[in-house]
Amino acid sequence: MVQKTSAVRGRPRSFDTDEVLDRVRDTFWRYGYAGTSMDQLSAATGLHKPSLYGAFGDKKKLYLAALDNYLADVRAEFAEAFAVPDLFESLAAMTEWSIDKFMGKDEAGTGCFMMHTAMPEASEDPEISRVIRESMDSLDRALVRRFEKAIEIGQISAAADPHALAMVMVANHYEISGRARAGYSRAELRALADRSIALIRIMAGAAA
Amino acid sequence: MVQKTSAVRGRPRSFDTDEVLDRVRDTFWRYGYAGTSMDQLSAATGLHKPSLYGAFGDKKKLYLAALDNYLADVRAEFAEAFAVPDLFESLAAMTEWSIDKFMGKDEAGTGCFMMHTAMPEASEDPEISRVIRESMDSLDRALVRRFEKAIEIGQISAAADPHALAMVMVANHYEISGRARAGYSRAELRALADRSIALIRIMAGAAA
DNA sequence: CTATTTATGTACCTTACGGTATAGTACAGA
DNA sequence: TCTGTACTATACCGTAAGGTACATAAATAG
Repeated sequence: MVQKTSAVRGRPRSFDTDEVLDRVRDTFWRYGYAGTSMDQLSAATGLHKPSLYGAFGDKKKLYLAALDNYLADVRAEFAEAFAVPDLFESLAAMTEWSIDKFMGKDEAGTGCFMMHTAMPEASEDPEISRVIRESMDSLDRALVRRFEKAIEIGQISAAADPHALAMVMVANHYEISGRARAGYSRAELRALADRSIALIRIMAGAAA
Repeated sequence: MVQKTSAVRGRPRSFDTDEVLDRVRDTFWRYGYAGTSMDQLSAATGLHKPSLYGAFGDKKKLYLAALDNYLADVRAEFAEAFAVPDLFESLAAMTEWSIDKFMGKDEAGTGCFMMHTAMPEASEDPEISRVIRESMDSLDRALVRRFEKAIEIGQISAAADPHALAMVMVANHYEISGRARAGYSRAELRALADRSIALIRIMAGAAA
Protein backbone atom coordinates (compact mmCIF):
# COMPACT_ATOMS: atom_id res chain seq x y z
CA MET A 1 0.00 0.00 0.00
CA VAL A 2 2.37 2.64 1.23
CA GLN A 3 4.95 3.19 -1.46
CA LYS A 4 8.30 4.46 -0.30
CA THR A 5 9.05 7.86 -1.93
CA SER A 6 8.33 6.18 -5.21
CA ALA A 7 10.40 7.33 -8.13
CA VAL A 8 8.61 9.38 -10.77
CA ARG A 9 6.04 7.33 -12.58
CA GLY A 10 5.65 8.68 -16.09
CA ARG A 11 7.93 10.03 -18.73
CA PRO A 12 10.79 12.00 -17.15
CA ARG A 13 11.34 15.69 -17.81
CA SER A 14 13.78 16.46 -20.58
CA PHE A 15 15.05 19.61 -18.87
CA ASP A 16 16.58 20.83 -15.64
CA THR A 17 14.16 23.05 -13.76
CA ASP A 18 16.78 25.40 -12.36
CA GLU A 19 18.43 25.93 -15.72
CA VAL A 20 15.06 26.72 -17.25
CA LEU A 21 14.25 29.14 -14.44
CA ASP A 22 17.56 30.91 -15.05
CA ARG A 23 16.66 31.48 -18.68
CA VAL A 24 13.17 32.55 -17.68
CA ARG A 25 14.60 34.98 -15.15
CA ASP A 26 17.01 36.47 -17.68
CA THR A 27 14.21 37.05 -20.15
CA PHE A 28 11.91 38.71 -17.63
CA TRP A 29 14.93 40.68 -16.45
CA ARG A 30 15.42 42.34 -19.81
CA TYR A 31 11.81 42.93 -20.84
CA GLY A 32 9.93 43.14 -17.53
CA TYR A 33 7.01 41.00 -16.42
CA ALA A 34 4.29 42.46 -18.60
CA GLY A 35 6.74 43.03 -21.44
CA THR A 36 7.69 39.37 -21.72
CA SER A 37 5.48 36.93 -23.63
CA MET A 38 5.16 33.20 -23.12
CA ASP A 39 6.43 32.76 -26.67
CA GLN A 40 9.62 34.62 -25.77
CA LEU A 41 10.02 32.40 -22.72
CA SER A 42 9.43 29.35 -24.82
CA ALA A 43 12.10 30.47 -27.28
CA ALA A 44 14.54 31.40 -24.51
CA THR A 45 14.21 28.07 -22.73
CA GLY A 46 13.87 25.85 -25.77
CA LEU A 47 10.75 24.35 -24.21
CA HIS A 48 7.38 24.34 -25.88
CA LYS A 49 4.64 26.20 -24.09
CA PRO A 50 2.75 23.15 -22.83
CA SER A 51 5.93 22.02 -21.05
CA LEU A 52 6.24 25.39 -19.33
CA TYR A 53 2.59 25.35 -18.35
CA GLY A 54 2.82 21.75 -17.22
CA ALA A 55 5.84 22.38 -15.03
CA PHE A 56 4.99 25.81 -13.59
CA GLY A 57 1.28 26.52 -13.96
CA ASP A 58 0.86 29.87 -15.63
CA LYS A 59 2.82 33.01 -16.45
CA LYS A 60 2.63 34.48 -12.99
CA LYS A 61 3.59 31.26 -11.21
CA LEU A 62 6.48 30.87 -13.59
CA TYR A 63 7.59 34.40 -12.82
CA LEU A 64 7.27 33.86 -9.08
CA ALA A 65 9.32 30.68 -9.31
CA ALA A 66 12.09 32.59 -11.11
CA LEU A 67 11.86 35.40 -8.56
CA ASP A 68 12.11 32.96 -5.65
CA ASN A 69 15.19 31.40 -7.21
CA TYR A 70 16.76 34.80 -7.66
CA LEU A 71 16.04 35.91 -4.12
CA ALA A 72 17.37 32.68 -2.66
CA ASP A 73 20.52 33.21 -4.70
CA VAL A 74 20.92 36.77 -3.44
CA ARG A 75 20.37 35.74 0.16
CA ALA A 76 22.95 32.98 -0.15
CA GLU A 77 25.53 35.30 -1.70
CA PHE A 78 25.01 37.95 0.94
CA ALA A 79 25.14 35.39 3.73
CA GLU A 80 28.50 34.33 2.35
CA ALA A 81 29.69 37.92 2.14
CA PHE A 82 28.54 38.64 5.68
CA ALA A 83 30.38 35.60 6.98
CA VAL A 84 33.69 37.28 6.17
CA PRO A 85 35.20 38.25 9.56
CA ASP A 86 36.25 41.80 8.68
CA LEU A 87 33.25 44.13 8.43
CA PHE A 88 34.57 46.27 5.62
CA GLU A 89 35.65 43.27 3.60
CA SER A 90 32.08 42.02 4.05
CA LEU A 91 30.61 45.25 2.75
CA ALA A 92 33.03 45.35 -0.15
CA ALA A 93 32.09 41.78 -1.07
CA MET A 94 28.42 42.70 -0.99
CA THR A 95 28.77 45.71 -3.27
CA GLU A 96 31.15 43.90 -5.59
CA TRP A 97 28.65 41.10 -6.05
CA SER A 98 25.76 43.53 -6.55
CA ILE A 99 27.58 45.51 -9.18
CA ASP A 100 28.57 42.35 -11.04
CA LYS A 101 25.02 41.05 -10.93
CA PHE A 102 23.43 44.36 -11.88
CA MET A 103 25.76 44.99 -14.80
CA GLY A 104 25.51 41.53 -16.29
CA LYS A 105 27.81 40.16 -18.94
CA ASP A 106 27.28 42.72 -21.69
CA GLU A 107 27.75 46.44 -21.48
CA ALA A 108 24.07 47.17 -20.82
CA GLY A 109 23.21 47.10 -17.12
CA THR A 110 19.95 45.57 -15.97
CA GLY A 111 19.89 46.37 -12.25
CA CYS A 112 18.22 44.24 -9.63
CA PHE A 113 15.81 41.68 -11.03
CA MET A 114 13.30 42.20 -8.24
CA MET A 115 13.42 45.99 -8.22
CA HIS A 116 12.80 46.41 -11.92
CA THR A 117 10.46 43.57 -12.79
CA ALA A 118 8.43 42.99 -9.62
CA MET A 119 8.02 46.66 -8.64
CA PRO A 120 5.79 47.68 -11.55
CA GLU A 121 3.40 44.84 -10.71
CA ALA A 122 3.48 45.54 -6.98
CA SER A 123 0.88 48.28 -6.94
CA GLU A 124 -1.82 46.01 -8.34
CA ASP A 125 -0.68 42.64 -7.02
CA PRO A 126 -0.58 42.12 -3.24
CA GLU A 127 1.14 38.76 -3.61
CA ILE A 128 4.07 40.33 -5.43
CA SER A 129 4.24 43.31 -3.12
CA ARG A 130 4.38 40.92 -0.17
CA VAL A 131 7.35 39.10 -1.66
CA ILE A 132 9.15 42.40 -2.15
CA ARG A 133 8.46 43.54 1.39
CA GLU A 134 9.72 40.29 2.85
CA SER A 135 12.85 40.49 0.76
CA MET A 136 13.52 44.07 1.82
CA ASP A 137 12.91 43.24 5.46
CA SER A 138 15.21 40.27 5.17
CA LEU A 139 18.06 42.38 3.80
CA ASP A 140 17.47 44.99 6.49
CA ARG A 141 17.72 42.40 9.23
CA ALA A 142 20.78 40.72 7.75
CA LEU A 143 22.63 44.01 7.58
CA VAL A 144 21.65 45.06 11.08
CA ARG A 145 22.91 41.71 12.37
CA ARG A 146 26.14 42.15 10.46
CA PHE A 147 26.78 45.52 12.07
CA GLU A 148 25.81 44.23 15.49
CA LYS A 149 28.37 41.48 15.08
CA ALA A 150 31.04 44.04 14.25
CA ILE A 151 30.15 45.93 17.39
CA GLU A 152 30.24 42.79 19.51
CA ILE A 153 33.73 41.88 18.41
CA GLY A 154 34.81 45.46 18.93
CA GLN A 155 35.63 46.20 15.34
CA ILE A 156 33.55 49.35 15.37
CA SER A 157 32.43 51.68 18.12
CA ALA A 158 29.82 50.37 20.55
CA ALA A 159 28.13 53.74 20.16
CA ALA A 160 27.45 53.14 16.46
CA ASP A 161 23.81 52.67 15.44
CA PRO A 162 23.39 49.41 13.50
CA HIS A 163 20.07 50.56 12.02
CA ALA A 164 21.51 53.80 10.71
CA LEU A 165 24.44 51.93 9.21
CA ALA A 166 22.16 49.34 7.62
CA MET A 167 20.01 52.09 6.16
CA VAL A 168 22.98 53.60 4.36
CA MET A 169 24.00 50.26 2.87
CA VAL A 170 20.50 49.35 1.79
CA ALA A 171 19.72 52.70 0.25
CA ASN A 172 23.01 52.57 -1.61
CA HIS A 173 22.22 49.06 -2.79
CA TYR A 174 18.89 50.06 -4.34
CA GLU A 175 20.34 53.21 -5.81
CA ILE A 176 23.11 51.26 -7.53
CA SER A 177 20.47 49.00 -9.00
CA GLY A 178 18.58 51.91 -10.50
CA ARG A 179 21.68 53.58 -11.87
CA ALA A 180 22.87 50.33 -13.42
CA ARG A 181 19.64 49.95 -15.37
CA ALA A 182 19.69 53.61 -16.36
CA GLY A 183 23.01 53.06 -18.09
CA TYR A 184 25.62 54.31 -15.64
CA SER A 185 29.05 52.74 -15.95
CA ARG A 186 30.67 50.20 -13.66
CA ALA A 187 33.09 52.90 -12.52
CA GLU A 188 30.27 55.23 -11.53
CA LEU A 189 28.55 52.48 -9.56
CA ARG A 190 31.83 51.56 -7.93
CA ALA A 191 32.36 55.19 -6.93
CA LEU A 192 28.90 55.35 -5.34
CA ALA A 193 29.49 52.14 -3.41
CA ASP A 194 32.89 53.31 -2.22
CA ARG A 195 31.46 56.60 -1.09
CA SER A 196 28.85 54.79 0.99
CA ILE A 197 31.37 52.50 2.55
CA ALA A 198 33.59 55.49 3.35
CA LEU A 199 30.63 57.15 5.03
CA ILE A 200 29.96 54.03 7.04
CA ARG A 201 33.58 53.97 8.09
CA ILE A 202 33.20 57.44 9.54
CA MET A 203 29.81 56.74 11.14
CA ALA A 204 31.12 53.54 12.68
CA GLY A 205 34.01 55.32 14.35
CA ALA A 206 36.27 52.37 13.77
CA ALA A 207 37.49 51.25 17.17
CA ALA A 208 41.08 50.48 17.95
CA MET B 1 1.98 86.11 -47.10
CA VAL B 2 3.32 85.98 -43.62
CA GLN B 3 0.42 85.21 -41.33
CA LYS B 4 0.71 86.41 -37.79
CA THR B 5 0.58 83.45 -35.39
CA SER B 6 -2.64 82.45 -37.13
CA ALA B 7 -5.22 80.82 -34.89
CA VAL B 8 -5.72 77.10 -35.28
CA ARG B 9 -7.32 76.22 -38.55
CA GLY B 10 -9.55 73.19 -38.12
CA ARG B 11 -11.91 71.90 -35.48
CA PRO B 12 -10.60 72.71 -31.99
CA ARG B 13 -9.70 70.00 -29.49
CA SER B 14 -12.41 69.13 -27.04
CA PHE B 15 -9.92 68.39 -24.24
CA ASP B 16 -7.13 69.97 -22.25
CA THR B 17 -3.81 68.31 -23.05
CA ASP B 18 -2.37 68.58 -19.56
CA GLU B 19 -5.47 67.14 -17.92
CA VAL B 20 -5.38 64.22 -20.33
CA LEU B 21 -1.70 63.66 -19.65
CA ASP B 22 -2.40 63.58 -15.92
CA ARG B 23 -4.94 60.80 -16.41
CA VAL B 24 -2.56 58.99 -18.73
CA ARG B 25 0.23 59.28 -16.17
CA ASP B 26 -1.96 57.95 -13.37
CA THR B 27 -2.94 54.93 -15.44
CA PHE B 28 0.62 54.09 -16.45
CA TRP B 29 1.60 54.69 -12.84
CA ARG B 30 -0.66 51.91 -11.57
CA TYR B 31 -0.16 49.32 -14.28
CA GLY B 32 3.28 50.08 -15.70
CA TYR B 33 4.14 50.91 -19.30
CA ALA B 34 3.77 47.45 -20.83
CA GLY B 35 0.90 46.62 -18.48
CA THR B 36 -1.26 49.50 -19.70
CA SER B 37 -3.30 49.19 -22.88
CA MET B 38 -4.45 51.96 -25.17
CA ASP B 39 -8.02 50.92 -24.39
CA GLN B 40 -7.38 51.54 -20.69
CA LEU B 41 -5.92 54.94 -21.52
CA SER B 42 -8.88 55.70 -23.70
CA ALA B 43 -11.25 54.79 -20.87
CA ALA B 44 -9.24 56.73 -18.29
CA THR B 45 -9.13 59.91 -20.36
CA GLY B 46 -12.59 59.69 -21.89
CA LEU B 47 -11.02 60.17 -25.31
CA HIS B 48 -11.41 57.75 -28.16
CA LYS B 49 -8.25 56.16 -29.41
CA PRO B 50 -8.02 58.16 -32.65
CA SER B 51 -7.96 61.35 -30.59
CA LEU B 52 -5.10 60.04 -28.47
CA TYR B 53 -3.19 58.94 -31.55
CA GLY B 54 -3.94 62.21 -33.31
CA ALA B 55 -2.71 64.30 -30.41
CA PHE B 56 0.29 62.29 -29.24
CA GLY B 57 1.43 59.90 -31.96
CA ASP B 58 1.65 56.43 -30.50
CA LYS B 59 1.78 54.67 -27.15
CA LYS B 60 5.41 55.42 -26.49
CA LYS B 61 5.16 59.10 -27.41
CA LEU B 62 2.11 59.38 -25.21
CA TYR B 63 4.03 57.80 -22.36
CA LEU B 64 7.03 60.06 -22.89
CA ALA B 65 4.79 63.12 -22.89
CA ALA B 66 3.31 62.04 -19.55
CA LEU B 67 6.78 61.32 -18.19
CA ASP B 68 8.07 64.74 -19.28
CA ASN B 69 5.14 66.40 -17.55
CA TYR B 70 5.80 64.43 -14.39
CA LEU B 71 9.51 65.23 -14.36
CA ALA B 72 8.90 68.93 -14.97
CA ASP B 73 6.49 68.85 -12.05
CA VAL B 74 9.04 67.18 -9.78
CA ARG B 75 11.78 69.62 -10.77
CA ALA B 76 9.52 72.57 -10.08
CA GLU B 77 8.48 71.23 -6.67
CA PHE B 78 12.06 70.53 -5.66
CA ALA B 79 13.23 73.92 -6.89
CA GLU B 80 10.61 75.45 -4.64
CA ALA B 81 11.68 73.31 -1.69
CA PHE B 82 15.32 74.18 -2.27
CA ALA B 83 14.51 77.88 -2.33
CA VAL B 84 13.60 77.75 1.35
CA PRO B 85 16.47 79.54 3.16
CA ASP B 86 16.99 77.01 5.96
CA LEU B 87 18.71 73.84 4.71
CA PHE B 88 16.91 71.41 6.94
CA GLU B 89 13.57 72.95 6.19
CA SER B 90 14.43 72.47 2.53
CA LEU B 91 15.22 68.82 3.02
CA ALA B 92 12.09 68.27 5.09
CA ALA B 93 10.00 69.90 2.36
CA MET B 94 11.57 67.65 -0.23
CA THR B 95 10.88 64.43 1.66
CA GLU B 96 7.41 65.54 2.66
CA TRP B 97 6.51 66.17 -0.93
CA SER B 98 8.02 62.87 -2.08
CA ILE B 99 6.16 60.85 0.50
CA ASP B 100 2.88 62.55 -0.38
CA LYS B 101 3.43 61.95 -4.08
CA PHE B 102 4.60 58.37 -3.63
CA MET B 103 1.72 57.38 -1.37
CA GLY B 104 -1.00 58.95 -3.46
CA LYS B 105 -4.54 59.55 -2.30
CA ASP B 106 -5.55 56.01 -1.37
CA GLU B 107 -3.83 53.70 1.04
CA ALA B 108 -1.88 51.86 -1.68
CA GLY B 109 1.47 53.49 -2.39
CA THR B 110 2.71 53.74 -5.97
CA GLY B 111 6.24 55.13 -5.55
CA CYS B 112 7.98 57.32 -8.07
CA PHE B 113 6.36 57.30 -11.50
CA MET B 114 9.68 57.29 -13.30
CA MET B 115 11.37 54.67 -11.15
CA HIS B 116 8.63 52.09 -11.49
CA THR B 117 7.32 52.60 -15.01
CA ALA B 118 10.34 53.80 -16.98
CA MET B 119 12.93 51.53 -15.35
CA PRO B 120 11.61 48.23 -16.69
CA GLU B 121 11.75 49.63 -20.23
CA ALA B 122 15.18 51.19 -19.75
CA SER B 123 17.24 48.09 -20.45
CA GLU B 124 15.82 47.73 -23.96
CA ASP B 125 15.09 51.35 -24.80
CA PRO B 126 18.01 53.80 -24.97
CA GLU B 127 15.69 56.78 -25.34
CA ILE B 128 13.97 56.01 -22.04
CA SER B 129 17.21 55.19 -20.27
CA ARG B 130 18.57 58.56 -21.42
CA VAL B 131 15.61 60.39 -19.92
CA ILE B 132 16.14 58.58 -16.63
CA ARG B 133 19.84 59.35 -16.55
CA GLU B 134 19.24 63.04 -17.24
CA SER B 135 16.65 63.16 -14.51
CA MET B 136 18.95 61.50 -12.00
CA ASP B 137 21.82 63.78 -12.93
CA SER B 138 19.57 66.77 -12.59
CA LEU B 139 18.51 65.81 -9.08
CA ASP B 140 22.13 65.12 -8.14
CA ARG B 141 23.20 68.57 -9.30
CA ALA B 142 20.29 70.34 -7.64
CA LEU B 143 21.10 68.71 -4.32
CA VAL B 144 24.80 69.41 -4.54
CA ARG B 145 24.02 73.06 -5.28
CA ARG B 146 21.64 73.18 -2.33
CA PHE B 147 24.32 71.91 0.04
CA GLU B 148 26.92 74.24 -1.46
CA LYS B 149 24.58 77.14 -0.79
CA ALA B 150 24.24 76.07 2.85
CA ILE B 151 28.02 76.00 3.14
CA GLU B 152 28.37 79.43 1.56
CA ILE B 153 26.00 81.06 3.99
CA GLY B 154 27.73 79.26 6.81
CA GLN B 155 24.77 77.17 7.88
CA ILE B 156 26.82 73.99 7.81
CA SER B 157 30.52 73.31 8.14
CA ALA B 158 32.76 74.38 5.29
CA ALA B 159 34.45 71.01 5.66
CA ALA B 160 31.26 69.14 4.73
CA ASP B 161 31.26 67.30 1.40
CA PRO B 162 28.28 68.40 -0.71
CA HIS B 163 28.54 65.30 -2.91
CA ALA B 164 28.46 62.92 0.02
CA LEU B 165 25.49 64.75 1.49
CA ALA B 166 23.65 64.73 -1.84
CA MET B 167 24.30 61.03 -2.19
CA VAL B 168 22.60 60.30 1.11
CA MET B 169 19.53 62.34 0.19
CA VAL B 170 19.25 60.86 -3.28
CA ALA B 171 19.66 57.27 -2.15
CA ASN B 172 17.07 57.85 0.53
CA HIS B 173 14.73 59.35 -2.04
CA TYR B 174 14.85 56.31 -4.31
CA GLU B 175 14.59 53.92 -1.42
CA ILE B 176 11.46 55.64 -0.15
CA SER B 177 9.99 55.28 -3.61
CA GLY B 178 10.59 51.54 -3.64
CA ARG B 179 9.27 51.01 -0.14
CA ALA B 180 6.15 53.02 -0.91
CA ARG B 181 5.30 50.80 -3.85
CA ALA B 182 6.09 47.68 -1.84
CA GLY B 183 3.40 48.63 0.63
CA TYR B 184 5.26 50.23 3.52
CA SER B 185 3.28 52.73 5.56
CA ARG B 186 3.58 56.49 5.57
CA ALA B 187 5.02 56.28 9.09
CA GLU B 188 7.75 53.88 7.98
CA LEU B 189 8.69 56.13 5.07
CA ARG B 190 8.67 59.14 7.34
CA ALA B 191 11.00 57.32 9.75
CA LEU B 192 13.42 56.51 6.95
CA ALA B 193 13.44 60.08 5.73
CA ASP B 194 13.96 61.42 9.25
CA ARG B 195 16.82 59.06 9.82
CA SER B 196 18.53 60.28 6.65
CA ILE B 197 18.08 63.89 7.59
CA ALA B 198 19.44 63.17 11.06
CA LEU B 199 22.48 61.56 9.48
CA ILE B 200 22.97 64.57 7.24
CA ARG B 201 22.75 66.82 10.27
CA ILE B 202 25.67 64.95 11.83
CA MET B 203 27.69 64.77 8.60
CA ALA B 204 27.17 68.46 8.00
CA GLY B 205 28.52 69.38 11.40
CA ALA B 206 26.03 72.19 11.70
CA ALA B 207 28.04 75.34 12.19
CA ALA B 208 27.27 77.88 14.88
C1' DC C 1 -21.93 80.13 -48.62
C1' DT C 2 -18.26 77.30 -49.91
C1' DA C 3 -13.83 75.27 -49.40
C1' DT C 4 -10.34 73.78 -46.36
C1' DT C 5 -8.63 72.05 -42.22
C1' DT C 6 -8.55 69.47 -38.17
C1' DA C 7 -10.89 66.79 -34.57
C1' DT C 8 -14.32 63.15 -33.26
C1' DG C 9 -16.72 58.55 -33.22
C1' DT C 10 -17.57 54.03 -35.00
C1' DA C 11 -16.04 50.22 -36.74
C1' DC C 12 -12.53 47.64 -38.05
C1' DC C 13 -7.69 45.39 -39.34
C1' DT C 14 -3.68 42.57 -38.30
C1' DT C 15 -1.00 40.53 -35.07
C1' DA C 16 0.31 38.76 -30.84
C1' DC C 17 -1.22 37.38 -26.51
C1' DG C 18 -2.08 33.70 -22.61
C1' DG C 19 -3.53 29.31 -22.56
C1' DT C 20 -5.07 24.46 -24.20
C1' DA C 21 -6.82 20.04 -26.89
C1' DT C 22 -4.93 16.21 -28.64
C1' DA C 23 -1.98 12.86 -30.43
C1' DG C 24 2.26 10.72 -29.73
C1' DT C 25 6.30 9.16 -26.66
C1' DA C 26 9.33 7.51 -22.86
C1' DC C 27 9.51 5.77 -18.61
C1' DA C 28 7.99 2.56 -14.00
C1' DG C 29 5.42 -1.20 -12.23
C1' DA C 30 3.08 -5.56 -12.63
C1' DT D 1 4.62 -7.38 -22.72
C1' DC D 2 1.04 -4.76 -21.29
C1' DT D 3 -0.83 -0.75 -18.71
C1' DG D 4 -0.89 3.47 -16.48
C1' DT D 5 1.34 7.84 -16.13
C1' DA D 6 3.58 11.93 -17.01
C1' DC D 7 5.99 14.61 -20.46
C1' DT D 8 6.59 16.46 -25.48
C1' DA D 9 5.09 18.40 -29.93
C1' DT D 10 1.91 20.42 -33.10
C1' DA D 11 -1.67 22.87 -33.93
C1' DC D 12 -5.05 25.61 -32.49
C1' DC D 13 -8.68 28.76 -29.65
C1' DG D 14 -10.67 33.04 -28.08
C1' DT D 15 -9.40 37.48 -26.93
C1' DA D 16 -7.07 41.63 -26.47
C1' DA D 17 -3.33 44.17 -28.14
C1' DG D 18 -1.60 48.51 -30.97
C1' DG D 19 -3.07 51.04 -34.56
C1' DT D 20 -6.13 52.94 -38.54
C1' DA D 21 -10.01 53.94 -42.47
C1' DC D 22 -13.67 56.49 -43.04
C1' DA D 23 -17.58 59.17 -42.45
C1' DT D 24 -19.04 63.14 -39.76
C1' DA D 25 -18.64 67.49 -37.11
C1' DA D 26 -16.79 72.02 -35.90
C1' DA D 27 -13.94 75.53 -36.64
C1' DT D 28 -11.32 79.36 -40.04
C1' DA D 29 -10.37 81.63 -44.68
C1' DG D 30 -11.96 83.55 -48.57
